[in-house]
Amino acid sequence: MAQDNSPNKTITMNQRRSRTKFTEDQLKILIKAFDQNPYPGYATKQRLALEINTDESRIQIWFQNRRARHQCQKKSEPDEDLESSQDQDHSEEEIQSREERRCRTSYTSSQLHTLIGAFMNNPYPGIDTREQLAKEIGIPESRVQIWFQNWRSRFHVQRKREPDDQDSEQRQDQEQDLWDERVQEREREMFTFFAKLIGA
Amino acid sequence: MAQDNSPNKTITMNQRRSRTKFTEDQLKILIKAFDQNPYPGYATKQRLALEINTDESRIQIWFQNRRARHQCQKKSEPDEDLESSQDQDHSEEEIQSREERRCRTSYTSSQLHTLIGAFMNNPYPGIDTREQLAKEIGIPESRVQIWFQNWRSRFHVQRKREPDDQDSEQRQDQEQDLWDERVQEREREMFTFFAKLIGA
DNA sequence: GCGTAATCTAATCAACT
DNA sequence: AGTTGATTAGCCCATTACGC
DNA sequence: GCGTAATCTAATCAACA
DNA sequence: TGTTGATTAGCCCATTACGC
Repeated sequence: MAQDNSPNKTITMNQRRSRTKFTEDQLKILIKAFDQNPYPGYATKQRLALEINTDESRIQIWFQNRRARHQCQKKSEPDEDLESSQDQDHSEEEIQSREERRCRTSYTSSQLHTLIGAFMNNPYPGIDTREQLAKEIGIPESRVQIWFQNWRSRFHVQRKREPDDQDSEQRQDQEQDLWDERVQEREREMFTFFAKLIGA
Repeated sequence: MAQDNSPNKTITMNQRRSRTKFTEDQLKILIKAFDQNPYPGYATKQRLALEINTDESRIQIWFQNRRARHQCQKKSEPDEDLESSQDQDHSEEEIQSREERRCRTSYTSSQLHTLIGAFMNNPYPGIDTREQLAKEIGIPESRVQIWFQNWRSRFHVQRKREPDDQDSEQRQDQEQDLWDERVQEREREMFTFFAKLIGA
């Protein structure tokens, strides 16, 4: 993948979070918890985080990856937890009804102001920038990361596709492309507007 | 004349500009100018405005209405301005190559800030509000009016359609409606965003 | 070149006669 | 009710043409 | 109810063994 | 090179659900 060949990176520090290394003991605990319930709620994740001395967001990521990669061999044993298998399984009637999730975070105006400014500057902040922002506004870094994810999704900000000389499959979905073009146009308008507002 | 000495309406001010009444002499001059050239440039309109003691924007409106309503009998005479040899109008009349237009107005950030605030408050300001804004930022009222027109067009702000229970013609253009729906949604997002930015 | 002010048409609104 | 100045939209977002 | 934080999946990237 | 944590998009814009 082509990193953006932006002329001057200056302060980009687009590094990612350093890879977490779990010990055998930690993994044992995680796997056990996973087998009991692959969809732990916030309380459970928090408890696990405390138990193995890491951050709750790492637990979250670990469970996501585990679900994606080891969902095949589940049912090791139905476990006595007869009914709590709450993945969106076969039975439609079995609604999710997951465990309780993390309480919704509320952002103040000034916090949003800071985040928005950073977002306009770079919608893809690296770990350092995120930590910086988190400290600056007094919000856990994991929330900052989630906020950026949501906002990118919300405003359809996407990393620059390289030209992709292979135009073989470009033929279909011309309408889709046209629609995207329109959206992109509006995005540009929006950002121009924002810049002006902030500058004013 | 056009200058309204109307009693102050305090704050309602969704009123429109008071109707201008041209005298016979004024009309004679205007009609003569119109017959010579139904598309006067800024200089000509300014000269006329001075001559009949009114504002250039009223001249503009008068010519627009006249063109729309008396276009039948034009070309009374081709005018001696034979130099219309720009010849871009290879096929049709001399539609192109109008006279020089008004110089483009530049707005400062603070002026834009004021206008934007007013726009968010009400995209359809009446004459009083426009005059107020004009005085506040030191810009002719006619420019303020044009700015609002352009911005409404730009952001697709439309006056609320009354329910229009007659859904007879709703059948066609379903795609169009869908598209509009999407646009409206984005507009709402934008304005929410703006409000937040300003509040922050 | 792009952003956007200026300009235009067709239609409608609305004040005045 | 007709005339005419004022206002508005402009339907994958009116068109044109300048200033920066 | 709406706005939007939280959550999820599938895919990909990338560090490390 | 495989494993696995980290990151990302989510294609008329992922889904869910909770706070205000």
